[in-house]
Amino acid sequence: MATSTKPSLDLLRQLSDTTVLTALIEHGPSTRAELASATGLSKPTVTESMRRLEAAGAVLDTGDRSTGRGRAGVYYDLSPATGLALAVSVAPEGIVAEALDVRGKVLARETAGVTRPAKPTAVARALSSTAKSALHAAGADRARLAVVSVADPVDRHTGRLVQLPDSPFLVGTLDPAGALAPVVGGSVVVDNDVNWSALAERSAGDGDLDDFAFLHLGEGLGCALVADGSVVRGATGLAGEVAHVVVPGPRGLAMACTEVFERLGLHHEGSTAIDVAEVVRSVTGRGARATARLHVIADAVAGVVAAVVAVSDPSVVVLGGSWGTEPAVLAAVRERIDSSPRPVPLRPADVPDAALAGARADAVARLRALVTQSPPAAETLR
Amino acid sequence: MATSTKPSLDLLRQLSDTTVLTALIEHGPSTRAELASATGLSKPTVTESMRRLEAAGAVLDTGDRSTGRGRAGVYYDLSPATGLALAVSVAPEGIVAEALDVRGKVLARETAGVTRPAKPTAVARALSSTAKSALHAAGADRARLAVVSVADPVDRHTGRLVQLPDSPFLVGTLDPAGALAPVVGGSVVVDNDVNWSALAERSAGDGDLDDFAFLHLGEGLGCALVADGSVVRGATGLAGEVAHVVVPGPRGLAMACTEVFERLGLHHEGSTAIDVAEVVRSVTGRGARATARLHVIADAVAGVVAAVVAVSDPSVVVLGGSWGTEPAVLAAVRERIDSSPRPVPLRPADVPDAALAGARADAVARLRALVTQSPPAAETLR
DNA sequence: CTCCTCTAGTCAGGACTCCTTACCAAAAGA
DNA sequence: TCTTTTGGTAAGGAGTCCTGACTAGAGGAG
Repeated sequence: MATSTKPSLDLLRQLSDTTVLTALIEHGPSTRAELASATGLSKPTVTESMRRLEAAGAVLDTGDRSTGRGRAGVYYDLSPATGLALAVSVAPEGIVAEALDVRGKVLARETAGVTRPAKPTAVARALSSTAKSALHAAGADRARLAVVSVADPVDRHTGRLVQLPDSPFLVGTLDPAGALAPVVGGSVVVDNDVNWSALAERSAGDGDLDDFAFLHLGEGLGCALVADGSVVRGATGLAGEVAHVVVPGPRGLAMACTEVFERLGLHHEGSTAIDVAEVVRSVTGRGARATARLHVIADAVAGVVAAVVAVSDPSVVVLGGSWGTEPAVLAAVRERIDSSPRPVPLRPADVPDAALAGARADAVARLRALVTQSPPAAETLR
Repeated sequence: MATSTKPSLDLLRQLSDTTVLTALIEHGPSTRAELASATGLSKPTVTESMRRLEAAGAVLDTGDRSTGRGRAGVYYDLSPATGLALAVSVAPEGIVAEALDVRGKVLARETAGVTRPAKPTAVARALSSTAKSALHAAGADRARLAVVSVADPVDRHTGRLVQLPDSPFLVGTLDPAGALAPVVGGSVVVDNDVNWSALAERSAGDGDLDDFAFLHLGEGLGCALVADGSVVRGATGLAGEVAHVVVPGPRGLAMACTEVFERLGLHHEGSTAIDVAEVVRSVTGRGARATARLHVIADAVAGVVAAVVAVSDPSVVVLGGSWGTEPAVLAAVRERIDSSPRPVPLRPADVPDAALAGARADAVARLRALVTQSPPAAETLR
């Protein structure tokens, strides 16, 4: 049973404050009268709450006195002490850091490249400095929290990267929380880019996307499962690491999915990273050999989809990643899935920069929760 | 964003009532003074709340005046209007219905057999009458809600059974909610026995069982996934229907798991139900042929485990079902899993009557929520 | 048997929160 | 300038919780 909050007048007052503050965040700069009608509270109650919030330093009089008809109201807005959140993406294409305010506005955005092979120390340095300049550009020293997307598996308890045999991108382990500690006052949330992408697809959807799977086909194979609206991360955070799922390979033999690509010679030299350019060439080619390859690849991908469907029963499987949205791949996989015992709709991903978008949404949501739930002045910037 | 509860004195009063009522449920018959110290509220506040609850018919003076030293207190307890919950299990072994009070006490228990093949109309009749007699034996006409465990896949939206090619138990579809409607006033929750079993294993565990899988090996193959403490049901409720997962079969060929059993001749005549007795004979036998069979079976089961591990990353896989707890099976599967790319701990299930236990726990939890959250008198028995 | 101790329950007063109603202040339009 | 419209404040009321003091009743010690 959850900790039953003991009823008291204190609790009631706190609830009023968070209600008013939430309305202010959603509504933008507002007068007391606007907040009263937005929250359903009475004007005197809102006035009392605003008095407390202003004393605590959470809100400010903007000085704005613009008006329609009638008396000009005093417009209040969040004070700068509300703080910022940081959303960061670490991928083979580079590092992107965004400074966000509590309304989700991107105040600043900085990027940096990474050289391959990516060494953890170099990445950590780049991560730290990119985040720092994004914050500076937004006029702040520190963020109150950060949400990080990385293109590798993440241990959900430590937040560090996990070194699997087929993690193609980073060599060695990286601790994003440690790298960001100097510029982040609060918590640092780290997760896999595929999981964030899935969440971005979910929010872009029609709202009925509560149970689905997102299959990422890029240099690596990854899958995110969304169950009842939230991402399934698993005991250690390795849910959806489907590279070793057993699929029907050439001549009907059972083999791990990666092995199929190995046998087709689609791996980069001496690595388990998939050669994306070569895959794209294969699946778009015309000759008999290209067609045969497409068949083998589609069998492998369909095998992964079938395993995911059997285990998690998604309403739809979204294909993303650098070659997951190739029409030829999609069509070939769909053909197999349609004639399987458990057909499932397939569709291509359609959110650009999905990983960062997902991380951004989560960062904003967390910052909001922090601002509205916690007593505003108790832990401002220091 | 969730619907923010508007703060008001009404809300505060309601919160007091549910706090007091929750304490009364957990603590058993109590005096006002005991409730005050249990909830942290003051004595006058508890008195006020009890006055409301008694007026609403939710609680009663028991008449008990037992005492230690000092003045004898008035002991209050829940009134009979609190109502009962029903937990029902529908399995090949028979139907079991239990009438439960809000504290989880089993007030009555009735059983009935089912004949094979199980026809939906006959099962529905037996279900209804068994539930009715359990309620009668507990002295009630109707239950406020029911939780049903069935040994077949369940559509999570309709609550009806789903007819899959390999549902071994029931023929045709069954609607437990319809069958129980005459004896249940409120909602009827229906789910797969494997899911309930998993929840039962979870509550029997050390409390750190938040992400694990339960693999049921019986006449059918089924799997339950628990992610972050709750069961993953999937879009339609078919998550964990792993009969068609592709596994390495004889001679390394990729095939669906059921097909392995088919080829070994372990299915009942003209059905896809596994012949459990024959499986047990196979895995406990001594000869070379028995050993070979054990190997093939273990490969298939290990293949399913590997797929589940890849997709959902459980902290442990619990093996249950009529032949899942066989030591020979466990040992052979464990040997394969230990040398796989993603080893995972395996252990046998150890909750007896797990499906019913899980349904029972959920029924009690739901009844509690109903009693404490909703205004007590608004929807009592009628 | 009487008095003392201990506990249950009630009463009175105070503090606080939210609400309704009324009133004042200020700005736009007639 | 007057009217209308809207923002903000003040006063009073209702309701909730709390503290502290008081009464009621039962068991035990002397």
